[in-house]
Amino acid sequence: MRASRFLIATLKETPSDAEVISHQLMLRAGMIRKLASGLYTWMPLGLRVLRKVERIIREEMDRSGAQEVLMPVVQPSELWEESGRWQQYGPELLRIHDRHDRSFCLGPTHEEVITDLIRGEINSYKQLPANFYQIQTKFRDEIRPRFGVMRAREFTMKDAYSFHLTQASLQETYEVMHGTYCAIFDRIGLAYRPVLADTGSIGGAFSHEFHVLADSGEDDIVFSNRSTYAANIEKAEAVAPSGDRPVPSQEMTEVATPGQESIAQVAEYLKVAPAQTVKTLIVLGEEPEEGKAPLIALVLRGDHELNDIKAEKMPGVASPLTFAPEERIQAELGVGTGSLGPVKLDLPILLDRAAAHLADFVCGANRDGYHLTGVNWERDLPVQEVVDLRNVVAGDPSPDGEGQLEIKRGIEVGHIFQLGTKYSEAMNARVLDENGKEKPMIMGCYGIGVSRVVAAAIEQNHDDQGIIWPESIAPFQLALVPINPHKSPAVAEKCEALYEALTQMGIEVLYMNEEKARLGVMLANTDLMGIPHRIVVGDRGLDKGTLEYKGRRDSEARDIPVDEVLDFVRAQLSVRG
RNA sequence: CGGAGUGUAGCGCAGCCUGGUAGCGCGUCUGCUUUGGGAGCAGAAUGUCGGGGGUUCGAAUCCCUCCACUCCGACCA
Repeated sequence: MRASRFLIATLKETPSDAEVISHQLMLRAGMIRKLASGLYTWMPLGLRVLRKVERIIREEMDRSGAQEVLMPVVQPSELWEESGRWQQYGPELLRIHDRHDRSFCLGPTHEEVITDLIRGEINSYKQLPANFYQIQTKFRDEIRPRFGVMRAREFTMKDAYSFHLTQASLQETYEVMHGTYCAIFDRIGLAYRPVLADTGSIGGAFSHEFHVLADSGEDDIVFSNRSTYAANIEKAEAVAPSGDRPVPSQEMTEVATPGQESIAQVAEYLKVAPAQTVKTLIVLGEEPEEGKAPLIALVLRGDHELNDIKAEKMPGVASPLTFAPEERIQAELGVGTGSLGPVKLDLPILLDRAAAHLADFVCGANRDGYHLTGVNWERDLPVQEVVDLRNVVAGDPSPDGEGQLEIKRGIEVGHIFQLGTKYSEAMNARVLDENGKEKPMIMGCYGIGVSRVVAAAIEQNHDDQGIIWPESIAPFQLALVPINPHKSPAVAEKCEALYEALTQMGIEVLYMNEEKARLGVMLANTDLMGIPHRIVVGDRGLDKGTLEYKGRRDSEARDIPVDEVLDFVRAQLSVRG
């Protein structure tokens, strides 16, 4: 590609509304432009990268035996009413009406459409298993789009849906998909981890997320330093402390703690470690038929953090998890949130495992401005139910018993689910089995955020000069930079010849052939755009019979004899590609 | 939706408090000089100051209202 015919839309300054590095660099390199909140145009440079990611995904999906389809973005409401999600899905589902006032939505995902399709096309167990995928635009009306294409409203996703007669068959395809995803992210060249995940609103039994490791990630992922255990923090089990609870050694005493409300304040005031205190959170229970939701107390160690997902899955606890309003606590319990405690608290109490293991702990006295010290379970108050409520922290034992947990930030780029029969039952997608009996198909679903992968790759691969593309998804493999070709016929001729030769070799070259372009500008641009290989051709070198080569990650350029350059480039590309 | 903020040239920003000729840097265009890592000089073009309403002799500036965007929180395959 000649730069003179290619839109190079680089920016020197960082647009002010870009927070994360990938968003900044995608704007600065001229890959994307914003149309409106959460809506982006892919410019020529960006689209080349997106297409490369798509190609790798497509090749690996095809290799796995999946078949490609393409379903509509606009979907009729009837299907969503059939699955029950027209009501379930919140405002994230963008609902629209056509000229006849019929209801449609922009597809945030395609379970309904594929299930509708397959129930009409597949009737026999002999046609199973089958796996269908598409690479499509999705629309989710995110509450808060941010980070550019990382969390956009409109984005490109690869989604696949598999259909099975038996759970064993689903398990088999699930494992194939797990392997396919690993192959995809390996080929792209990202540092990633498959982790155990919560299944979220899509439902289903079993699920893994694929995370690209990056400090800017929005998820905490947890893994063992000694085994292969890895999980989203939402899912990671906090195991009970080992050994017996220490025996009580103090008397329960009420102490005044004027103005001390937070755990940090109370711990500091009483000179105890936050880990020796207990915090009491009041949440709403599931509502009875009519009337007010009951209150439920959650008790955790002071230094621990509540895991919302775990809490809302507890029987009796309202989902989504909702904290009780301050006024209700004040009115019904007669105390503010700063002095709440489990002693003589007339509510059902769910007690976290770690908090249950404490002896001689500090908690609120249920009297404003007072706390209790030297409190002990069983002796001073009954233990009702001990459960896992907290987020794990670094250093916790791994749930598989091997090693300790570490926590890193991750960007979720893929998610695989075992859906079971949720959609096939709701939508009546059945096949006849060997005995002529109708059975609902068992389903799996498998997503990759294609556009998010592009951003994640940048988060993981950049430096002060700009993007550093992995070879596999670089928009161009090599930049060819002439110095003053308008003054030096030798330079101009050599570059033209090289451009022809390299292109003949099947190498994607960006030839910076713009007249009178300054060297510094061209180099800054090719660095910013992240092109992995660069050749600079100038008079000085040609006089010595050399060209200058530099890999994007190299600190120094090196001189290559002119007549060896094609072999040299071939070798560089095959070594690194 | 709650909290906080921003909207002035393609991009980054100043001007607003204290009303009176619309500004700076980068980019763009022209010419000359330069050219081995984001050039220099000279000149030029570019604005419904987010929209609407109001106050005023006069509004980018003050008031009301609507809109868009950003950040923090809740949400999320």
